[in-house]
Parts: sequence; C-alpha cells; structure tokens
Amino acid sequence: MARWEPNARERLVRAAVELFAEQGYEATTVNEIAERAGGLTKTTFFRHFSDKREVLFAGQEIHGRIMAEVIAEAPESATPLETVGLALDGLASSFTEERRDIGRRLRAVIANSAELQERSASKRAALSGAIAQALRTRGISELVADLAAELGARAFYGAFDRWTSTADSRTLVDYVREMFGELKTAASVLQ
Amino acid sequence: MARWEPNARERLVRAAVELFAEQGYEATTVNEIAERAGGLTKTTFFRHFSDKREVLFAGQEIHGRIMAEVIAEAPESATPLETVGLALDGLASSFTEERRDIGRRLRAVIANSAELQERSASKRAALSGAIAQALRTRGISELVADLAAELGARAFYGAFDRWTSTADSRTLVDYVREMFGELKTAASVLQ
DNA sequence: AGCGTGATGTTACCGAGTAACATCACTTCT
DNA sequence: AGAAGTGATGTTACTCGGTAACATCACGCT
Repeated sequence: MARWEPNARERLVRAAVELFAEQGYEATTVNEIAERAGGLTKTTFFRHFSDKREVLFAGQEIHGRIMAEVIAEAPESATPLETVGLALDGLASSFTEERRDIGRRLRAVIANSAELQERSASKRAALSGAIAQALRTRGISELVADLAAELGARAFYGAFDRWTSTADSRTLVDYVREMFGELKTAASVLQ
Repeated sequence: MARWEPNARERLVRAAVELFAEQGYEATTVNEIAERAGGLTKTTFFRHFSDKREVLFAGQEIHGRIMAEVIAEAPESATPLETVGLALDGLASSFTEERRDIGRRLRAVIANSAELQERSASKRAALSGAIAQALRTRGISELVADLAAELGARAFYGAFDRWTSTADSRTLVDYVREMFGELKTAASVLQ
C-alpha cells in the first residue's frame, strides 16, 4: 500500500472535469477541486498544473511530439501534405474510444468559458507550430511548412470536434482522413 | 477646463506600454499603471479594460469589422481570395506611420510574456473568425471561407510583423500585398 | 534503528478582479 | 441662482489564483 493514494494528478483532473461540468469553470475553486480529489490542497494542485486552466490541457504537448516524430521518419519522397497526412494518422490512432467520452465532456466545458477557449486556441497554435517546425527540418520552406501545418492542425481539431459530437462507430482516424480530405479540396478550390 | 483630465483610457494605455517596456508585463502592477496614468486607481483601470492584458489589445475588434465591411461591399464577381485581398487593403490602409512605432513597442512587450502571446493568439483567431463569417455571408462554403480567412489573418499579422521590424518607407499596405502574394504562391505549391 | 527522499500540508503573502457605496464636478432644468 | 441629475472617479472590503518558505510524514534503503 502506498503512503498516499496514488495518481493524485489523475484524480485532480477527474475532479476538475466533474466540478466544471456541474458548476462551470469560473464558479469552481481550485480548493474545491483539490478537496474533491481526495482531500488534497491548493498547493498540491499547483505542483501538478501550472495554472487552473492547465488541468484540462496538460499532456497535450505530446500531440506535437507524436506528429513531429512521424514527420521526421516519413519517406523522403513524400510531399508536405502527404507527410502531414501520415502524422495525422499517427496521432489520431493513439486515441481510444474511452478518450472520446472525456473529449465530449471537455468540449462542453470549454464551450462555456472564454478563458478556456483562449487556452485551447493557444494549444492549437502550439500544435501547429510543432508541425511546422518538424516540416522545416525536412527542408520545406517556411511559408509552405506553416500552411501545411495549419491544414494539419485544422484537420485534427475539426475531426476531434466531429468525433466528439457523434456516437457512431467510426474512429478518430476515419474522421481525420475525412476532414483532411475536405480541407485539401477546399484549399484547391481556393486557387 | 474639464473636471478630470480627459482621455483617461488613452493615458492608461500609454502608461501600461511604458511600464511593460521598462519592467516587463508581469512585474508591473495594475495599480502602478493607474497611478502613472495621472493618479488614477485600479478600479478606473478595470472600468476601461476587462483585464490587465486587454489594455494592449483593446480596440482590435475593429479590425474584424473593417474587413467585414469591405468584404460585404466587394463585387459579386470577386473570388474569395480576391475579396480577402480587398479587405486586407482596406484594413492596412487605416494604419498610419505613427502606429508603426506603437506596434514596435507592442511587439517587444508581447514577445516577453506568454500570457500576452496567448491573448494575441486569441485576437488573431477572432480576426480570422470575423473574416470567415463575412465570407460565408457571401455564400462561400464554410471550409473555403475558413481557409481564405486564415490566409487573410496570416497575411495581416505577418505583414504587421515585418512592418514593425523594419524602418523603410514602405507602408503596411505594401507589406500586406507582398505577404498575401507570398502566401498565395505557397498555397499553390502545396497542391 | 536511523537516514534520506519525495509528495504532501501549513502559513503567509501578493496581485488580479469584483461589488457596493461615496464623492465630486459639471450640466440641465426650474 | 439654486436644485436635481449624471457620469466618471475614488474608497473599502472582499474572493480567489498563484507563489514562497518551511514543516510533516510515510516509505525505502542501509
């Protein structure tokens, strides 16, 4: 038996999502979250998360890392968009059906808080930046890399949105491919 | 003579920019800003700006409105990208050389604060959203409108960045056209 | 048994942001 | 002229996010 209940971090996240869903983000206090997470305190919360918002977004940096890895290993012959497509598959395939439920709750909570939307936009920009950086490392010019990365980020967030808005049996990979395809044709219409 | 020195709002902005530049954003207190703005108080500051960050971004909603107006009045025959180009010209032409200096200082301050970068990203997203909305009103499909709007926002922010990084005699309109052109060719390379 | 260690708690503090009420200087109406 | 109204400001007091310094406690290791 452990000295403390293990997984404090995970319990904090669960407690936060619950409370945010029940009362809203702003009406919920960090002390409340810590308390519900098994009698913890504010201090412990901030040891795990840099601020109150971050409890909902922590661990998202890994998305950028996953896509960057796939991009680094993509065949030399792949075009920028093909490379991004591979990376999207790699990232999306790491999402299980369980995370779909979490995603649903998260989406609802974020939709009700401007503060959380701001952080969400910031994370989205970080993902796009990570993709662009990885593409540039392959020698792709800055602007092309930026635009390809933007399409990738849009595809992922758009697909995630659809995935968490529906209840069918399609996987996130399915949605990402669909969304990415639509974006590519939209981009070609633009010319 | 007025009962109070007029233009409290403007004085607050100036004081904030000064102090942020001298001490950094986080080391500066709202009380300090209000005090330097002519003996005002915290309360007055928050009557003018919804939060501490907003003092640097307030009034930026008008950018979206300007572009939306131009888009609404653009000729029926214009393609999405042509429409965005017109709107970019309209917005950029409202920037005088005086605002270039302000922009320089702003850029330096924002570059040193994650919190301000987050807000900046949020404003950028708002601009992009406003453009997209205006395009959709013209019957342009959602994804195409989104992408055209994204290109527009990128062109504006990229051009503003270059404009405030240099000291030549070129106007923001010049930079916007250049940037938008580069983005369009990058987008075509992407196919 | 004693020691080190890492996760937690305690206390005290600062600053952002809000609310309720008071003030004050000018405007307008009578 | 005097009274009432109005809008921008100040005052006070509070909540809560976030930080720092120090104490505690339960375990593993020697």
